[in-house]
Amino acid sequence: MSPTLKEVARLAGVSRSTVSRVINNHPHVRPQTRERVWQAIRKSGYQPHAVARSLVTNRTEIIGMVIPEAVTTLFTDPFFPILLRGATNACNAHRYQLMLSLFAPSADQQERYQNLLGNGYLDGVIVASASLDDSLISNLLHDRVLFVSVGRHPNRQVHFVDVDNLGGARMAVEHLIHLGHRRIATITGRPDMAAGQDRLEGYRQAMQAHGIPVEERLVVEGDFTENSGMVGMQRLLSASPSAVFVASDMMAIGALKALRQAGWQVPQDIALVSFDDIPIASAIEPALTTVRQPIERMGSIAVEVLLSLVESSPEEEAPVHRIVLPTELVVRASCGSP
Amino acid sequence: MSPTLKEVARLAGVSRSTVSRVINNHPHVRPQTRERVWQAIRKSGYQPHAVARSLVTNRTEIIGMVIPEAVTTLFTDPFFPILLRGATNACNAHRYQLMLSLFAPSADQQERYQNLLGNGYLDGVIVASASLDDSLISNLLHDRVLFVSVGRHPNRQVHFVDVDNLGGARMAVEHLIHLGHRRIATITGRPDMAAGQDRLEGYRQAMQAHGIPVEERLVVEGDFTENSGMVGMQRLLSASPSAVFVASDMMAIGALKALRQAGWQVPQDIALVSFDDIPIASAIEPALTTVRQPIERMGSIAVEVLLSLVESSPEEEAPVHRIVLPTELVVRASCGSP
DNA sequence: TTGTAAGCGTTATCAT
DNA sequence: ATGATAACGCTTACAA
Repeated sequence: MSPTLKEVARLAGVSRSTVSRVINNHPHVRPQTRERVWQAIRKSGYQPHAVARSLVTNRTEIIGMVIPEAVTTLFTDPFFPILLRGATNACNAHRYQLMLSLFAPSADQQERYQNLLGNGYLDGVIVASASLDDSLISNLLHDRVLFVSVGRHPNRQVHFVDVDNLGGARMAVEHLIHLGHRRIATITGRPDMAAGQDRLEGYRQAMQAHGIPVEERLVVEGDFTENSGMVGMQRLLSASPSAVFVASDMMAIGALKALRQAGWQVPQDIALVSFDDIPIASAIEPALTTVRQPIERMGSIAVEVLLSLVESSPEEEAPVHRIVLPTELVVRASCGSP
Repeated sequence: MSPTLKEVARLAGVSRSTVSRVINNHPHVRPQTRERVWQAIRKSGYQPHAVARSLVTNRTEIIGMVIPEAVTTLFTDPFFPILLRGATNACNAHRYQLMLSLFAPSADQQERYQNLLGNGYLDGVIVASASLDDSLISNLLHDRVLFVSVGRHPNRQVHFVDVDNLGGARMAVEHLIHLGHRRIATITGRPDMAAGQDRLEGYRQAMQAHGIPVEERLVVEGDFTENSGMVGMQRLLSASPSAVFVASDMMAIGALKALRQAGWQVPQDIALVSFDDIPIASAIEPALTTVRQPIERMGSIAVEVLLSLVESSPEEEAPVHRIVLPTELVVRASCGSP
């Protein structure tokens, strides 16, 4: 077995407390002793046992990333990988570890929830893209678990990091309007998610701001997946819009497929603008005009906020963080800009 | 604070040991007592404290997924997300947790390695797509950490799960040969990774088996990224191959971009076959003919193997697992099959 | 400045 | 079948 404090103490000819002090950089240790202890540590290859330490400090330096499993299909969407990268980077910088949990709103959800959150292994949790009516958030609030949501949440006690979905969508649609389009359709995201709602609202606001009435058959519902984009576009064809705001790049890829099958050219016959700017958006033909959101930053900021909560004193009622990052329109070929 | 064993014991009028026995389903507890204890547990909302338990059992029921950071760019490639999904699903099924670590071969690598593996938080580790000359694997072996590699490793002590990269590549190239091609080029994967080497070897074997000499300027090196596919294709143009075996779908997407820019039509002017069958492969134009590998299964099998190691008795020298899953050619438009 | 000892919440051994 | 009690490896008063 690996050496313990006791071993090191023996080697250095001091007590365990002194070794502990050295390791935790406490003051009040004579430099000489400190040095002897370090030598013993190096010599023995001692490593503090994190589990034992956690038992007394009540901190594990592990945070969880919870992804509602309903959303698991979206793993084909680079959103999560990129978010994850941002989060792990921030964790690394703070020497925290990241535990990943896919969560199903299923039979054993309750048990897994208890198991994960109640067992004392996590100092806090990042909740990614929960459905707005997911009970997860209210459970976390009720159980006083420290957490940060990626994506806004209406409850005023919830700390969150989000991007300006509404503004981004409005910007995208206004771009189409400025290009002269008026029959502008939209394929929405999941209506139970904040991003889905906000992007739709951005569409409506842009239309309204320019006095263009929204024809309801120009609004079809998607769920962020490629397939829903294809199906949505097929349903839209008969309404013959001249442009479409698609609420995600993956759905835009599906929409392109439907358009090709129908023999429509993009952007000649119909203009497309979407949302996300995932890496593939610039690689396909035609390259997508899309709203770029800083996914990786959202991941790292979520972690930073969470750690600030974790490391603040227990009940010093910190202000609620509600952070909204800006988005940016990236103009490429699919919208037919000159 | 949440209730402890002591509380429950008091409530049920028994000792802590008895409560512990009930929780861990030990026999030799009178049904009557057992029932009383359960009532006390439910009443108090008691949850075992995993950290305390781990301290004595020496098991955390957490495993790590280590991804060498060099490979982090590949996060834009759906390979890792899908692998991750397979792994987390298997973990869920066994009530284990998954800890994610991106690992840089950088200045602090040594420290982070120590920190992660030495601190007693992990029962075992999955190593994903390590470079063959990464010191990580030898470190793990040296430190007797239980681990399973995703992707083969030459060391005979290493447990691994891989797919039949060689056979898949050979199949792909033979398909091109059967279509009548002889000037077949290849854009390789990273030569320091098993998948890169094996797919190249499969290409060579197929060519040789059909008596077609390999012209070395028809072999250009890539690194699995879309950009390297684009650059590789550009370099290949002057050699005017009639077909290309591209070692990954993401690179094929880059290659398509280069071909479009050069005004070549796929598959009319040049045929393309690639590897992976990531979701986007079927969504783009032209749909990619590609070798499908069971990524998600690889992830879950890796976990299953690891857990079997974790749960086997300490030194019962288990046989080394070297699992190779089959691949399958998915014929679509890009190869020009009739 | 350093050591002693209590405790963190479990499991496991040994009595009873 | 149940209860004391000693670990597990660490941190942290408190004493010296």
